Amino acid sequence: MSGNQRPGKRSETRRENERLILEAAEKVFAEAGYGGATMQLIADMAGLPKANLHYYFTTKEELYRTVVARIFEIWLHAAESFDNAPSPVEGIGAYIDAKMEISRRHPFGSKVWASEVMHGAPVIQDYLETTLRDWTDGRIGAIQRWIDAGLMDPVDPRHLLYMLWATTQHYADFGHQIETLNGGAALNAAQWAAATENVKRIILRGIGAADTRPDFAK
Amino acid sequence: MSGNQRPGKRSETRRENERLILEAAEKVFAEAGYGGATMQLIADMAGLPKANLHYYFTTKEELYRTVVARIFEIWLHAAESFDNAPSPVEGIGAYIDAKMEISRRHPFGSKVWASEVMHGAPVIQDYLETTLRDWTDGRIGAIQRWIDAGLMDPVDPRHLLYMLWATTQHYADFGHQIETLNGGAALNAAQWAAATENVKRIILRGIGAADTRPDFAK
DNA sequence: TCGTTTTCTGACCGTATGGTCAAGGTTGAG
DNA sequence: CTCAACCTTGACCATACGGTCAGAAAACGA
Repeated sequence: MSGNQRPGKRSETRRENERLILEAAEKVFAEAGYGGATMQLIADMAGLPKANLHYYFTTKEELYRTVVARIFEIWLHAAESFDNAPSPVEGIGAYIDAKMEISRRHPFGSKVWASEVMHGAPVIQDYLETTLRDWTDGRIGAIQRWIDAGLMDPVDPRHLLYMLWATTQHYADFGHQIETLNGGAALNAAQWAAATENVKRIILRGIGAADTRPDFAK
Repeated sequence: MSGNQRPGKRSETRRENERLILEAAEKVFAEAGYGGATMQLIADMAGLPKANLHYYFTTKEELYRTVVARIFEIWLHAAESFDNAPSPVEGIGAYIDAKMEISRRHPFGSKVWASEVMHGAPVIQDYLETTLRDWTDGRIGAIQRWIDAGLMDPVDPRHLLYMLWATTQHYADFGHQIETLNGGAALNAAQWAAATENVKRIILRGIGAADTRPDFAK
């Protein structure tokens, strides 16, 4: 028991401070954009002096890259919901659930990602061309197999994926607009559930994958 | 006939330069964000000296406000497609057509709008609370009437609108990602048409508004 | 306690940016 | 031609920003 299995005060401090900084940075980058964000603002939000940020992250760009990489990890994790599903209802349904949950729990991350892509993906272009492309191709194959098996209509799998991304991420990226149209209040739990159900219902029915009962049976 | 019906060289110069500046500004704001955009960059892109920009637009913020206002005008115009439609297929179909066309022809404007909303709408909050809210409420009423008339399924009209916005604007805002997944090339005319058809098909079928023939009749 | 490593931070620096200004150029009416 | 209104622009300024650094402070092992 003599080994220091505990992280030790040293590295624990580092971990904790990096967490503080990354959390603050994610928020500031999301709300002000890369160009509008300042190290001072991030430092204030993290409750640390500016020079301390440069101790943990040499440059603003390195800090930004780390933030974006973290977001991509979350995205990849959600993407797994798609796998090993026997049918579109399960696979796409679970994927919508997962992505709506991310929009709800990580709105800042979603905005940073959107901003990054909108500005031409200067930092994560390689991710797009490798990981994202591979994942997309794989999912297109899975959807095509569902189509071939008659489990859903012959829609273009690629555009279906875009639709899934668009609809779910919209609730994070345009959250402010949605809040405003909701009387200035954030969506509550019931409203989030309703939103998720609506997305699932329209898309699954739209691709002919919903339950096959005709309307009058509902 | 003695009146100077022609704009005159004076105001024509003004109009032309303002157009040049606004066009360049829209592009730069879209690609770099408000914070990342510089007056120098906009000036270079417009082919004018920086000081000239400040002659026509006193501050960067005023220039930005003007850009955003112009985009909102375009948006409002497209919104008219919704009106006077007898059924969801015509109304929503035309709206999707119009919004997809905007995404194609004004991708920079769409990105500026997205960026503005993502950052909390510091400039157009009043638009959101007045014009947009009124328009939304009106459309919700129209959709509800279609539902009551049995022309479509009883989906939540509000979330349906969000879905329409999300799916169409996605093709502009995330155009870079789509291009990358398209092998690095922009969508061609056929691909744009396919995208539009897919969106219309899935959504209209998803809300039970597509033609009522059963699958086997297709 | 001592020496080493890691963490912290105020003060500082070079640069880029938004914005100003004064002087000069251009245009069109009378 | 003359004059006033409008347009153009290089040079300039104050500020804010990303980044640096020296040295203090804290943590740790021996």
